[in-house]
Amino acid sequence: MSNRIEEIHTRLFAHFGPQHWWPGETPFEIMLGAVLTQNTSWRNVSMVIESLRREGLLSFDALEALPLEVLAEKIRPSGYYNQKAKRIKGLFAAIRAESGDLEAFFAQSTHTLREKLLAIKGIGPETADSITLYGAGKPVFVVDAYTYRILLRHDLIAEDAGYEEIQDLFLGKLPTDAQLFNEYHALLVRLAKEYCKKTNPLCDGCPLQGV
DNA sequence: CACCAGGCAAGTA
DNA sequence: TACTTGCATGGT
Repeated sequence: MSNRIEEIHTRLFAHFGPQHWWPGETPFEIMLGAVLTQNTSWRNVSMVIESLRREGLLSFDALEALPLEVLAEKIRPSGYYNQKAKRIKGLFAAIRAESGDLEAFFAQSTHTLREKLLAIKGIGPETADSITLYGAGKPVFVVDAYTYRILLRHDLIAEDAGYEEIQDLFLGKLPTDAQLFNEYHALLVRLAKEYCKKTNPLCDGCPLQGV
């Protein structure tokens, strides 16, 4: 195998198979979920998404029309609800001002889209990249707490490694392919949830033993 | 009861 | 620049 980054993907794919990931049915839903899941379990986010769907509020136009205080109450189970309500409003406003609608906003180049997202208050690197990859379908690699933990355990990064540094590790050693980045990140999440838990540093049964 | 979960920005020195 | 703190819910 030519490098450990590819080796890890090969092993994970052989062990877990394709993940067909990001739990979300539309680009808008994925974008919303990306903000709601900041430092929050997907279980909590899912409660919010499903309740919004039941109420017919799961669309750009519907959520945009809600007053800030009402939006905050609607997303309450996802935690940090006052902060996230403001972030969602800011995101919507930036998209309207920049492109008018979500489809046009997502039609920008990968780099431009990422930069436009990062300029929005409340959208940091992970959220921007999640939206860019899973929402817009463009090839960026998403780095999250799981990615960091797994790479650290396998001594592929330093403890103080920054976001871009970790991202460049993947971008530099893999072909630029949105489908590949999508699956790879999903596989890392799967691995972390099943084997590489914060409280289980020994990683018993981990399919990456010896990599 | 303590700790965790697919972050981010603002405040402090 | 480098570190610390606030934000908040639901599950285990």
